[in-house]
Amino acid sequence: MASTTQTRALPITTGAAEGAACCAPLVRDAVDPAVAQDVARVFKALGDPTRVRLLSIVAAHDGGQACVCDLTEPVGLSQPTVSHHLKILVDAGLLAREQRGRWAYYSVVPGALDRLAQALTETPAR
Amino acid sequence: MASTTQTRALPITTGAAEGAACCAPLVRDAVDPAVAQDVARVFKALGDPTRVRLLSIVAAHDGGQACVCDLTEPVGLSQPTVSHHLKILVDAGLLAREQRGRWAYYSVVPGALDRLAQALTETPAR
DNA sequence: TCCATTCATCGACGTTCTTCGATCAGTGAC
DNA sequence: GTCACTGATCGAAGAACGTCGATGAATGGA
Repeated sequence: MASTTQTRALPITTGAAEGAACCAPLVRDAVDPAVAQDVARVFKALGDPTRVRLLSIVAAHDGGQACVCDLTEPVGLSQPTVSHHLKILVDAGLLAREQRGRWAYYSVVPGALDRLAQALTETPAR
Repeated sequence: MASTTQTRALPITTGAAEGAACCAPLVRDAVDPAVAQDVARVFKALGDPTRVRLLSIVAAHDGGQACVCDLTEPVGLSQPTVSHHLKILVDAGLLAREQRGRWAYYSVVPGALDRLAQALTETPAR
């Protein structure tokens, strides 16, 4: 239910250093399960081609804003389906929704993708 | 079918500038559907909490390598399930697999997360 | 006041995903 | 050669997801 979408770095503290595996020991703590679920929710929102395109189309619009009627045609899906995908992107903290008269304008949340990218690059891949 | 996993930047050329929407015009081309599908496949691989944890646990191991027997206990899932998730991460280009004797060692592909992060940050969010 | 427009929600349908136990292939020790 | 061990593959069961048409709420114009 939380509208946070923190997207912290992957190798966060957990204190689950319960070692003794068969091959190689842990040199640092892995990501906490709760954090993993939080991170995965954002990635899952981007795990659908339609939503990647929607995010891109919104960003490509003038002013960085677009209403639903701008988005149904490019993706070739029905209006309820597009509305459903937009809700998922909003819940993930990637898009912001602003009602203005009869229209609902969607815009990319500033810094949301940067924070996600930071969570990726801060993972020690070595 | 391509085993590439390119993860190029989101706002790639497409030439689909077919304007005339009701609200705001496009100021640049959106992402190509084929590229969106390619990008979404990598994000979908990270869209499961178990796979985020697996990636983190592999990275947290000494030498950046871990075998399957190191991974089943921390995530609390059966060996076939863990092997299934690892295959998805390998297919997404995030993990590399190396057979050494009886053991299969998995390691994070260097630069894979960086490229993914770059694909994110190159999206014009404004 | 009435109607058209915009968009969210609901219920349903088919597909995909996650997980498991069972099984099989490959490796190394005896 | 035989056996134990590691890990991938194979169906199957249940849950989750993507999509649609139908419907409802809210807004603005005639």
